Amino acid sequence: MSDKEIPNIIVGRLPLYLRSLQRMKKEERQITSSQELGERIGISAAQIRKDLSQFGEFGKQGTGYNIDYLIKQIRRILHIDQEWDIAVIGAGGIGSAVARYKGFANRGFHVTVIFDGDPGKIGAQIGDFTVQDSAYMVDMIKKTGIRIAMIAVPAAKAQQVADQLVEAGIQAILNYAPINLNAPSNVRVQYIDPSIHLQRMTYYLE
Amino acid sequence: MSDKEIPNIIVGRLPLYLRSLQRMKKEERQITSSQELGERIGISAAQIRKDLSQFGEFGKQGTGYNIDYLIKQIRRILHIDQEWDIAVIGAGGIGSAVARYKGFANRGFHVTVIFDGDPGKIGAQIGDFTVQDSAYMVDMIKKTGIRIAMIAVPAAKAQQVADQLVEAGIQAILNYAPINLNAPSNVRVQYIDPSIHLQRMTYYLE
DNA sequence: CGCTGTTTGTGCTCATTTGCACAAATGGCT
DNA sequence: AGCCATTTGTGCAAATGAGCACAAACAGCG
Repeated sequence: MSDKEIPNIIVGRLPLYLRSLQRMKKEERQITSSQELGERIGISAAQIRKDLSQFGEFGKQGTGYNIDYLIKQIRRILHIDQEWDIAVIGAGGIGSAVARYKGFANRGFHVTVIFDGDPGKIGAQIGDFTVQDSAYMVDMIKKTGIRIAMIAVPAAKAQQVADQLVEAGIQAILNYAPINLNAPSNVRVQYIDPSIHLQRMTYYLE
Repeated sequence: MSDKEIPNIIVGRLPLYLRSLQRMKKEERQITSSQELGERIGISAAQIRKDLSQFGEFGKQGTGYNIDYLIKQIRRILHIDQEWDIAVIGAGGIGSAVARYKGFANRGFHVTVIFDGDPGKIGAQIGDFTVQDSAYMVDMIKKTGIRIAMIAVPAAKAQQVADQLVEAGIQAILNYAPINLNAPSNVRVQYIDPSIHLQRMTYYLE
């Protein structure tokens, strides 16, 4: 373990390890090995060991890894030993589904507010949320100190929303709109676009 | 351009190029360059040229790439010069949202059917679809010859559904359940799990 | 207490991926 | 027609990533 910067690709695998470990925990397992973990995820055991070794020595030779302990460590590394509030922008189909999604529980996230600019949607009830007017978005995000947002507006409006989010101090954006966003380098952006995944697979179908 | 197998990582970038090109087309652009495309996507121009050169020579020196032509070529390479039918499994929040999602139009895909096993959901109307009983899923997929499916069921049921889909002849699965799937190597699997993306970003937030 | 069967963490090697830099090609302009 | 400004496609070098293989550590057991 050195103090050199961790490659992005390794950071990207940690959440996968974590997800598998949490699954094992649900199965009442106590201990696992790099080999078992690797088989579940489809990654070589050596790579898992090497990835983890970037952050410390979490395993025990001859035994493997204590699942609870490793979960705790990875959560700490990824900074999800706390819960992060999330703002959802866009109360259409995707925004509504994301706001209602139960899958963020236990993974470190909690949707706290949803915005939309459409007068027909403002004030509507979506799950536990009342849709907020996006005219107040920047102010509300500044005031609440929320640092993570999800963009679920049409592609044509996504960049404009992103600019506002940056202005509001958002530091991480998960973008569901099928378009690349420009953002300053201190703001992280990730993309979810199902068509991209599908197209990647059809390449292999004749 | 040789006939060697194309690296996976390159195939994964083609859909991004395509998405950007289609965006440019919408902006009434006719011509672009590897440099411009690279700036939009955040990839070096050299890499784009090298990626494309794996499949042929699509550009013109001194000019760049004809957008329409390049779109057509990439669509052909990715086999989305046709439209693919998709089956959605799971009529909960995610499944409903995906089934109603308008974003597949012009990207090569078309949801044609949605299944669920819950008697309370079977027969319900979701957008243009009536929820089908998943007891008939395998037969219906076999009969219709659908080759792509999206899994939008709870994690606990995802593997079981995946096994059925494989049995039904499905060759590509986009899995929204937050769990790794086991599938034969001739079946492609891709994953969408927003928590994974979020966790990857929180690493960089202190 | 020593032996056996595991499993980790890691140095080293091999493979893959990215980027540089330039010749060749092209269009526009004078 | 000749020159200049661009831009592609690619050989080669550099950087990055993955995997092998093994010493060291440990648990269980007779």
